[in-house]
Amino acid sequence: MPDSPCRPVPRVLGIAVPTPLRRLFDYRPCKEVPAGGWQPGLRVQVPLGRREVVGVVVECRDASELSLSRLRPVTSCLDEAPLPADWLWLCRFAARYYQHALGDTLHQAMPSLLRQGRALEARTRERWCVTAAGREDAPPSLTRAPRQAELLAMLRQHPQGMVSQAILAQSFTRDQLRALADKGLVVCHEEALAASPAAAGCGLAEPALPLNREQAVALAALHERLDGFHPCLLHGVTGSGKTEVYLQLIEAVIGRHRQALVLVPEIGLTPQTLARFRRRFRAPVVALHSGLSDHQRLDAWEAAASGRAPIIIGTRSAIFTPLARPGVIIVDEEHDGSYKQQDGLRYHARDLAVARAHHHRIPLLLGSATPSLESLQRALDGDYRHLRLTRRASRHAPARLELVDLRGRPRQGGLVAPVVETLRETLAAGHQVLVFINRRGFAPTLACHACGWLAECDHCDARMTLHRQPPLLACHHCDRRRALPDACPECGSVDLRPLGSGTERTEETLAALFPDIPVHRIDRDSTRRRDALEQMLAEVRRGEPCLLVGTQMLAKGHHLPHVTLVVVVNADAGLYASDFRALEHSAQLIEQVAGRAGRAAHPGRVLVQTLHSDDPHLRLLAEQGYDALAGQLLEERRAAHLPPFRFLALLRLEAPREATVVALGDLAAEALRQRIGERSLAVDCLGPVPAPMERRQNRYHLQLMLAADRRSQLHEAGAWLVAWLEGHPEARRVRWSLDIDPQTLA
DNA sequence: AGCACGCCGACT
DNA sequence: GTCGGCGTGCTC
Repeated sequence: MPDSPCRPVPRVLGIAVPTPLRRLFDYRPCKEVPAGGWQPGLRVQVPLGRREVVGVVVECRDASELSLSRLRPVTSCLDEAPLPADWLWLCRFAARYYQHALGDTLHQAMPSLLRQGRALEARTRERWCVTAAGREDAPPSLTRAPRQAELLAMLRQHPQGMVSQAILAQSFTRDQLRALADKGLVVCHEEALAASPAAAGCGLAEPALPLNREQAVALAALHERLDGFHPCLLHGVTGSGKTEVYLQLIEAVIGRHRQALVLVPEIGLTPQTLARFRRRFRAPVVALHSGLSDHQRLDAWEAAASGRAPIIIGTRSAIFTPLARPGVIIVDEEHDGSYKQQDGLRYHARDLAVARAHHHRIPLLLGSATPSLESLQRALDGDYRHLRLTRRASRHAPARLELVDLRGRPRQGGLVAPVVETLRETLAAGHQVLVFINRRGFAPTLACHACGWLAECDHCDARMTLHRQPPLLACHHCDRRRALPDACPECGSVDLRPLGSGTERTEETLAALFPDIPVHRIDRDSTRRRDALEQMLAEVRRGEPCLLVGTQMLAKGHHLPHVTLVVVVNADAGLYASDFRALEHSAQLIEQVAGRAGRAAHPGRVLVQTLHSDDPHLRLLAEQGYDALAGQLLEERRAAHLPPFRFLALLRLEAPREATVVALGDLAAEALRQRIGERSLAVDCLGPVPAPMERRQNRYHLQLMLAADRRSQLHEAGAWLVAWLEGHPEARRVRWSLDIDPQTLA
């Protein structure tokens, strides 16, 4: 791979272009040579077919498989300096590991403005100040422009001026600014963003919290190993103060003028989390989340790449942020499913974090109260240092789970009478209650009591969920919605009844049972509006008795100090599912919700309703906790030859017609098995079998599973399969993707 | 993925 | 007679 030694002007440039094709395209360099010579990482504009696209130079060579005369020249080079080498390395690693097209990988890993060919220069920003004329009061020209008058008034409060971003955040517009500038009342200066990270200062703004013995031991262990690749699992029960360990580790890292990259789950990057980081450090904290504009995203990227930003915190995709001076990578709640991208480049941010930390030779900290079995096994094997935090900050031991048998008992809104009674007592004592139910909507489906008809989606093999606000039937697997039928479409009976309970129904039942107590429902539907969740949580934190009803949105991360009772409405979802990870995920979720109970002054109780109160896994979780269950599950995985003791790749196939998918699936499996035989690979090929929900959005889904003890052999088989599919004409009518280390088999 | 070319149905 | 449906094929 002729990578670094680029002769002054190579004859051929191997360029990754944005297409799903898994190969480079060769071009000839253009006349103008970039300042630093041709190098990998330079963005170029190139002709591709009949259009012009932005590609990235990956190889500089003197020969091509095609004759040089057939190569088209690069149109222009877009960069003076190549994009960061660590970023390019990570993208190449990810493309290879996940068997994805490099062009596509690079494309999705760069900010959209870079994708569009915009320059990555030191960014500037606009600062608006009031002029001498603007300081005089009430210019008559503004009497009919109230917003401009307000804007002027606001700017008068800021003698040092305000940056555009802050002004626009107050819902003023650029037009209003421009109008004031035209009247000579305000003026705009371009200013360079601070060039040096040292300027920001790296001291603590808010003092560090005192550490307990375990935290201190963990932190000391981390401090000893700030140089070199040192992966570490910080395995600490909820409330044991993992975040404080992160913060003090980061302090040490930025004290050495290095950068910290912190990954958090999708719902973990709450304003509170961010505020806690920002309060602690005087250094700027750059947050990468879905709410950023293209400009802000590019700014953040540049700030990280230049080293201007010492602390970068973000969700899954933030793993692709370049770092000038990498010092540590922290993955909070490392077991969380949101780290796995479920389409396109199906990467796992935690796994890329491991690869990246290894490449940079820096420490890696994986934190969780409920570690994934993958990470736990590596800690047990000694590949990761295993640091434990067993003590909670509050003096109360973690609440034990109390199993409540659902069998033969009537339920209201999903809850049995003894649970309702405990709820009543808790509220009477002035505390808050959290009711966890992992189903949004009013009821999982609508049923006809006369003939047994169930409301099913026309496009999926799934029942439609009954909603009340607004009243309709919705399929949670596609976008389909239907009006509520007045009568059964099969038999005409009007005896249609909701079957089971979702968050809306439980909310309704609780509101009826406890008319004087506010009930807050927290799920995707109730928090669709921006800030709705934060407003609701702020209300809850005031501490008045209330009922919280919610899905896993409530289970993760939020600090709810006044909740002393947690109710899990139904623990059975993961117990007998076909997906081998269902039990692990279910246990993690229950343990996470249980962790919401009793974090402050009062001890907590956790009631877990189940139809299977004698299920051995559930009992183990209830009686001995997550770690004991995880140990047991690891033994079962080992016996069953499943991850983390074996490696998997899943080929997913889908097409509108079942016959098309099945035909290709059979062909691919046959071809692959033959290849496995020829190469004597120890790879099992299972299937093809229909996916768990065969029909989704009116498309048929099929899958082929590859399993191997050795990654290299799995990789070889996968690479061959992908190449076979790319070259096979039948495959063009089927959408397919290879999922390396699939997290779910659905 | 885009984007063309290409060959068959309902509209001005 | 054209606009347009998506099948097939290619992109250095």
